[in-house]
Amino acid sequence: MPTPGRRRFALPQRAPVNLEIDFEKDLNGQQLAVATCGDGPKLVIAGAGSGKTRTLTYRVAYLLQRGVPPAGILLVTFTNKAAREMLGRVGQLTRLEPYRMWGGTFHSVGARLLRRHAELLGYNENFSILDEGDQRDLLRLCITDLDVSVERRRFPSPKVLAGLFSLQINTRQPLEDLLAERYARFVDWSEIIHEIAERYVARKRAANAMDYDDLLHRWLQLLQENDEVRDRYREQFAHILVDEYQDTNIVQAEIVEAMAGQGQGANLMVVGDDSQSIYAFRGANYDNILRFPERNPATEVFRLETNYRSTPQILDLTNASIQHNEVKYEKTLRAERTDGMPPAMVPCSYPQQEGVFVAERILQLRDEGVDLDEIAVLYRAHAHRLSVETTLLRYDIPYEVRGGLRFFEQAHIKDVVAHLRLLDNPRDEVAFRRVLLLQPGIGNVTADRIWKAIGGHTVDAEALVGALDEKSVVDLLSAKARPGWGSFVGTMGEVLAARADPQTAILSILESCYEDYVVAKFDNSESRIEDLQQLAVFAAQYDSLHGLLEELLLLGELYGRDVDRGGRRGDDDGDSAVVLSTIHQAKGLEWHSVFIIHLLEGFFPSPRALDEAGGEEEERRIFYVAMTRARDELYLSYPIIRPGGYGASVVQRRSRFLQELPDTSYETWQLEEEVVETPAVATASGAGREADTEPDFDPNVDPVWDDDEVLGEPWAGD
DNA sequence: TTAAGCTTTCTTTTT
DNA sequence: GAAAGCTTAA
Repeated sequence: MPTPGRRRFALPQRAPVNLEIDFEKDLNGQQLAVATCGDGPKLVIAGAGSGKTRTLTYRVAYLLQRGVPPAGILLVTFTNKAAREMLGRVGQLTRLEPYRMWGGTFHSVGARLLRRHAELLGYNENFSILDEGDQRDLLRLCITDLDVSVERRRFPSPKVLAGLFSLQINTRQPLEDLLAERYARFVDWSEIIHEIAERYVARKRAANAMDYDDLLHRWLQLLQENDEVRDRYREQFAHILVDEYQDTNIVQAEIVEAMAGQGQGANLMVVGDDSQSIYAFRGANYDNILRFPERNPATEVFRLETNYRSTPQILDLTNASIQHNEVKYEKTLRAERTDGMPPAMVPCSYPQQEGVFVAERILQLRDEGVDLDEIAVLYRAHAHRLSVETTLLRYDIPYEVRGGLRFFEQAHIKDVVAHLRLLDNPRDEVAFRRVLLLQPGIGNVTADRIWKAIGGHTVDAEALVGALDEKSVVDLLSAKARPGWGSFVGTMGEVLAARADPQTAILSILESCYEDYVVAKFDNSESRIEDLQQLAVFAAQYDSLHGLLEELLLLGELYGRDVDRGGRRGDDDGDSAVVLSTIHQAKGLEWHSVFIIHLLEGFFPSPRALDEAGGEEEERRIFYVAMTRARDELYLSYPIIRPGGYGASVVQRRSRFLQELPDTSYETWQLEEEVVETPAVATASGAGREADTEPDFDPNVDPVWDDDEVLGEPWAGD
């Protein structure tokens, strides 16, 4: 009997024949022009709430309909969530599985590409990705290595160095310039800093690891140094679409330009709103969007100027605010919706009162039928949320905090994941040391000795675990360190055995040593162990360590949600909860009602940002982003007295961004404190509420202050 | 050499 | 008001 041979069966990528999409009906004139435009570079200036996502989705559908294969489209968005959402919507619209499309953040697309071609850059395809914590750990090693002289008191911390190196890459500024401009106090250290930078790069390479910045600039390097690779992707990606272009940096701009090629054939469509550019601090370059037409000569510019989101009242206010910025594309956002209520300006006397106002108003809104999911409280910096958070807790209003420590960045998660990482990439020095230091009796010195003896040589997990067993290592150890070493070797053996099943792998780490460690080290050990069990459950959907790691580091929108969830879970509200979020994290989202709190001079704009060129304008854009999240109701509040840093209270002026608004564009709400016998809401915690939580504050003092009267007035402690 | 305890330094925003 | 880093004791 002849042995069966091979048969090739081609799966052609057919263009969908008839999608039955009525572009003209579904889109307005401006949107339609974008969705159906021809080839060449395009810049789309899309105002807030102008249906940008919708337009992009239809653009992709249009391309597919025109016969562009899914694999020929690259869609780069700011978050993975946005990418998934858009691909999902394209799928619905076209009734096709757009899974062959490439979509994601710059970092995730970069990682995917770099893994394919890692060897061209001297890496292995299983390179580790270092987050900021890992980056700091590695930098610290480089610093100790150099044995920086005794007067190291003023030497920049790993965190500062990381920021410096990151800016160096993302803004293309030489170290000297950056040092002179922003870190003048470290100029004397310039030489050593250079050396640390070199060592850091070398050590990353030795560890087969890339940090977030590497994913961008090595990607660009790959395209620049390998014409074949570049041409291959130029050919593959006939259309490149970039969302949120206002937040890209120089490296990212060059990447898309290199991928797209130059001139007429370069089908590069970038979409963004210059007024929403809020990431300059990490190297985003406002010029990318302003100068796109210059860099790409044949550019056609489109505008989306009809706002479908907000009431005319909110829009007037936001337009009035952004009007104070000089550098921008001129555009006029027209309101589509009918009249609503004027935005509210709410002066509060002290932070707790601001919290009470927000909470009381939220309860009213809920009574009016607004779902808690439709309400958000936004703030400039994370710390500003506290007064509101405590009040919501007290009022028993369910809320969800967005941001803060990401799930993955919590120490206990990183500890466990470091085990997996080490097996995925045995050269990963950061992971190796991290895991070793968990063991009792093993500290920096011993870890160092072990790493020098056996670290970094093996490329493959079995070989690594094999090497651990060698007698020569045990001889290096003090008696004190031996039990810890034994435990480490045992754990790694178990994890190796279970590596095809990440869930089992994680559980075995917990059982064999980490659970004990958590109990001994953290006082909130229960909740941490719970987290880890959740991680194990989450890991069950992956069949390789590698897949899980990639998800955690690059795709993870995973935050410690359940952990951060405060208040009682709503009974009748289901899981509905008010969102507390920084403005940056609220980008791209919208709510029925939005509270922007802590609008104080000295906080918003952030004083640090004001030192930078263009800082005030960037801060105003942040304010603009915050206000434009609101569909129907917008509340701008601020406490006039805030607790000073170390005990004393200070009187503060309201933010300049509020002062500059025309007073016809908002309504001022004057808070009056009433003495109420029964709490407005009957809740479990309500009884104790009045008694122990109201601060010492003279109720006879008029809570509404006039700015000029109080400016500069000292306020002695509380 | 480790680990606890004490001091010091922050706090802008995050893929 | 916390986390990181340094000092000191075991």
